Amino acid sequence: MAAPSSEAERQRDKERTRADILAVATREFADKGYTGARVDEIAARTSTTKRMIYYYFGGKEQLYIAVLEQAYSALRASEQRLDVEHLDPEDALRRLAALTFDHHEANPDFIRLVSIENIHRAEHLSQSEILAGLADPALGAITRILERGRKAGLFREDVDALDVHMVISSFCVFRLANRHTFQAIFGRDMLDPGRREHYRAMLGTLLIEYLTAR
Amino acid sequence: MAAPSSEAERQRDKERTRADILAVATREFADKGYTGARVDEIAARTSTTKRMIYYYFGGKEQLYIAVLEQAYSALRASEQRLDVEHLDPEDALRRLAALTFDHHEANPDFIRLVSIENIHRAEHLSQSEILAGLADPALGAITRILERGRKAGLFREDVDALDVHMVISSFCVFRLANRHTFQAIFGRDMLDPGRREHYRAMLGTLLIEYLTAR
DNA sequence: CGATTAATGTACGAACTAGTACGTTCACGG
DNA sequence: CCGTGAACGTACTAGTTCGTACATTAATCG
Repeated sequence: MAAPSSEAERQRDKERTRADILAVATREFADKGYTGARVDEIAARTSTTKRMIYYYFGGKEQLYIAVLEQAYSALRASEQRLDVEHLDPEDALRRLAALTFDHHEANPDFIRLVSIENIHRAEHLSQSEILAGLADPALGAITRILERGRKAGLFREDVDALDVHMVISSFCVFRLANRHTFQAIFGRDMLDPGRREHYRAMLGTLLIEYLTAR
Repeated sequence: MAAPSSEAERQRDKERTRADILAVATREFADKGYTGARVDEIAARTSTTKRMIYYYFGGKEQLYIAVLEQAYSALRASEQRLDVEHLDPEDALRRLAALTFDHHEANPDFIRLVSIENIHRAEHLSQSEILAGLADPALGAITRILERGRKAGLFREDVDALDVHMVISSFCVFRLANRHTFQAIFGRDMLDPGRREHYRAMLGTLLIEYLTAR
């Protein structure tokens, strides 16, 4: 039994402990918000103790920043895999919008973290050296699609990639982020599976009709 | 000096004290969130004491619910004043979208309260007997515009008033609610006065092009 | 004008919460 | 196989925060 180094039976594992804390913290922060989250609660749901949170991360705020960094990095990684360059501009945009739609729906915790961070005026996000100013891969894709569409004389000229990204994001984010008050007031669940396809297609058409308007 | 009843020189004034607390609480909750808001802080900025918060509202949670009720009521009152029935369907919708756009921009605190309430899964909003299920006047207006537009053969049939309301809201809400992370990541301030008219017009065109698509 | 009640102010407590001092155990190199 | 430092656990503290007991003052009505 020389070196169990990278094996699973290790009892002390820096990486494992860190990852465990981070995963639990992500759920707690997304669930309760930054102020509402409890360090003791995170520790309790971890297989380790509160001492380790301070040992590895330094404090509640730094742990929260680490959670944000990991969440954004995961999103970027997933976006980098989207491949729409081979499609014609219209289909490419429809595809990209649908993928964003799916991605948001599959990651409600991320949306909640973004909402929470906005309530705090992005003061933690701005502190992160990793994230501040790190460009979004989706934006590059939109830029290239718009360029191709304009060259082909299909798309209007008075909108840039960020504008398009904003329309897509607002639609997808609103559907998840404001679901609860919307449901409470209008009685409609925007996440109802029966209406999913309607909304998914609607976003694509909304964009295309706007961009290709006479 | 018989009865100074409804005069301003009164020292003890139920209405005045209540309204004062509510106004200060609105700012504190919108600023810090429900969990982040401090009852002592609200009391300190009031012209009265913490004792009065408990005397008039009962507790932190009930005060927060009262804040929500007042904020929503103010919105409804303002929406009820919008008059677009005399315009043709296209102009009416453009007008309504622009007014919603303006209204959101003018009430950032309300947007923040809604975001905060959604983080809490609308658990407080649902508790309010006044608000739960109270319909939005804007929705009635949209319903009538769509009806007229369809009768005139202008608008598509596969969208209802709530869908349209959702597109308008998501655009206007996102611009304010997600301003900070958007700014931190993309470096663009969605509230920049120089881009205001662009966005305002964009929303109207987005809706019309979609609704009038061939 | 005296008494009753509504409205207000002060001081305090019990529970919670982020963070830490201090002690312990395990892995690994020599 | 032993010493050293990294990884981990326990118990505690200082400060905060919601809520309340108790005292007090102003309005109102008979």
